[in-house]
Amino acid sequence: MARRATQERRPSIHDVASHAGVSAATVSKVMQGVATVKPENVRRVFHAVETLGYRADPLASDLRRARRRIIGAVLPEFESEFFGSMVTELERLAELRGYTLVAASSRESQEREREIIQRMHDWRVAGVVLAPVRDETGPGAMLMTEHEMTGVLIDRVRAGDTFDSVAADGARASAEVAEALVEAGHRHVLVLGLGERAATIRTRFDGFRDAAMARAPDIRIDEIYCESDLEPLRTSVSAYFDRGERPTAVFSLFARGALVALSEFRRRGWHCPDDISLVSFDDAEWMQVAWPSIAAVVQPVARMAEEAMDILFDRIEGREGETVARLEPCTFQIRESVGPPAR
Amino acid sequence: MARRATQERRPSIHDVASHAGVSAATVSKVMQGVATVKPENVRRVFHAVETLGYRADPLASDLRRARRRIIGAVLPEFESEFFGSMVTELERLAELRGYTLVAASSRESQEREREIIQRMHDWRVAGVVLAPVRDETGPGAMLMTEHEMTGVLIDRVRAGDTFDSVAADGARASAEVAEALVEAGHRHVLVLGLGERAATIRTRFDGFRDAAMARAPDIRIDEIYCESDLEPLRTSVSAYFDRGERPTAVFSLFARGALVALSEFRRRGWHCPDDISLVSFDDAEWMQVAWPSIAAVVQPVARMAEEAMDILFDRIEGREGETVARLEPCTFQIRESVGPPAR
DNA sequence: TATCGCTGATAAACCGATTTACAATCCAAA
DNA sequence: TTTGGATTGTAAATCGGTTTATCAGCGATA
Repeated sequence: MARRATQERRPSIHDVASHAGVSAATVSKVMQGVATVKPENVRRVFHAVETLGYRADPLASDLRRARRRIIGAVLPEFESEFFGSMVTELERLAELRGYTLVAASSRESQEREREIIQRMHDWRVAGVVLAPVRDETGPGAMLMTEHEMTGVLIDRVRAGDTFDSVAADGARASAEVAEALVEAGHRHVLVLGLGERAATIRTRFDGFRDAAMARAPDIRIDEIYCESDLEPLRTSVSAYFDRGERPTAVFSLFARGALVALSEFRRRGWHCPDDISLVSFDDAEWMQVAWPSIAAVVQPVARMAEEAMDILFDRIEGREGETVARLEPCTFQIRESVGPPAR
Repeated sequence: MARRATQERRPSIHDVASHAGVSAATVSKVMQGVATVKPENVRRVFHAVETLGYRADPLASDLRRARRRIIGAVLPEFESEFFGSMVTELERLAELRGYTLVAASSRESQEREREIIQRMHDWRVAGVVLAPVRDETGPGAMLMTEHEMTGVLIDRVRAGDTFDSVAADGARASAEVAEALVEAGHRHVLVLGLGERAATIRTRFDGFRDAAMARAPDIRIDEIYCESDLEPLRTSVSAYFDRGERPTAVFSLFARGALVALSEFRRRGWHCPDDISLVSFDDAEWMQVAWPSIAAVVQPVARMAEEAMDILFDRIEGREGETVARLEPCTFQIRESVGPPAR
């Protein structure tokens, strides 16, 4: 019975107070380590906390402080290695500062992105890390501006002075890819993209095209895009090859596109890289052990997460200053899937 | 100035009340759709809500209700496809019921698992979905019992009457794998596992061994395990082959183990399946297009998430009843990586 | 006209914490 | 002995909502 009763309701700060024979205010002070409490009372409070198993309700305390120790993270998906490790890192960094990360997936939908930002606003989160579905002009970012929420945009952004942002230097890395392919002799490349209008995709493509054209003005670059769902891309790529197009290399602007390319190669019995070369933007664990191993641009996920959180907490803690737009360097990992074009 | 002032503090229910010329209690009733409010006042409240852009603070309201509309999800990691889609599904299902999912990663650490459950308890979440690092005897589950938290265990659990649980039928699926390998003529199999004592790993292994021994009592089964980090596994597997062991097939009890196996095959120039066969428990997107494509056990992620949430909300809404232990069937997807043993 | 019942609105208490303003106590200096 | 200042503790207000108890107003009935 006694046991049951204690479980019915969790002990509150008042229960601790009466158990220790002091006021709730004193308990609050002890919990926060304020020095102006007699050692004797500190002892009694701790003892009461111990026996009752008291733990403060963080939401109740945040309510009074008018400041939630919560960081919201909004990402397009959780299924990929990139965003998976991103959320792991963000969580770690938030906890390091005594905050809790609440992550939500926009599932590549701008409408959902908007709803989630709205929810984060309702929750009065201290700050938001947003990886937009498309870019900094999307509904999520707009809503953040409207509500004057403090937040940092990551990944799918163009540098600008509207938002603090952190992104991988996709242009530079894609230029490296272009240089490598041109160097190897390729003059006809098929580029695959996810979300034709996504900022990352545009940046990567532009970086690739500009560098390629600069080195080989006669190069031919074809483009095929899909929106979130992979099947249409597979169909388009298949149709493309079916009508006799024979690029000597494929550059996928996103990791899963490389899967589509690989499977289309296989369906046709083409060997990579002898018949056709393949490069992927964004590395994945399987690419190292695939046969052949797939050349890929590796993004500095942990570094991006760190930068984003550093900037975010600068703003949360009131440090003003110029809008910052970080661009983190990637590394191009050349692997077996790249060779000279077939003759 | 006016604009600034409105941004300084968000409108509260009292602001709406005074703007509409009614009391806060009335506003609260209108927001909750209670019928005992004069149409005229309903109109005025809605108008005030509109002009002020009022949105209720869900945490403040949860505080008074003594019931948080929050579901906690604790998973060992976010980086894999399995847990990535699991969290996506859980989030969707929680939102469907008007709850918010707060996901946290235990990063394969039992200590962290404990801390996170403690935090969920501090938050007074309505329910928890826990995928334990090891199994239902770990610190997370223990703490849940201690605090009498309502929750469902998923994935890494043995059936029992302590917790409601949902898991894939790993024993049955692994038995199928065993039958297929024995059928193909294999009599020496290397099994790779992650977390030697994890419930899933044990279940899968036992299912495999029992079925294999039943069909081919002379079969030889070797085991190599690692804990969370993949490198030690790679080292052990490499050493195993180096000392001349030549199993004709490898069965990895987890997806990433198949990567390790594949890369070791490649280092040695072994061709799969001509020189050695490979099967993975847990499918991944890349396995379909790998060369050769990798046979794998596909887990019903969406179904598991649904079952878990159904059970969880039954408990949250007070429906008592027998402890349930769901076992969801998997499908064994045979692909090119399985063939007869080399002679 | 007095009473009853019903509708609709509100003041006040409450959830679990923090913070402010003030009071009580004690010691040292005048 | 009184006064002043430093310590230490607490009652009460507060955060943004919900819920309860009460009350005013009004038409119908006796």
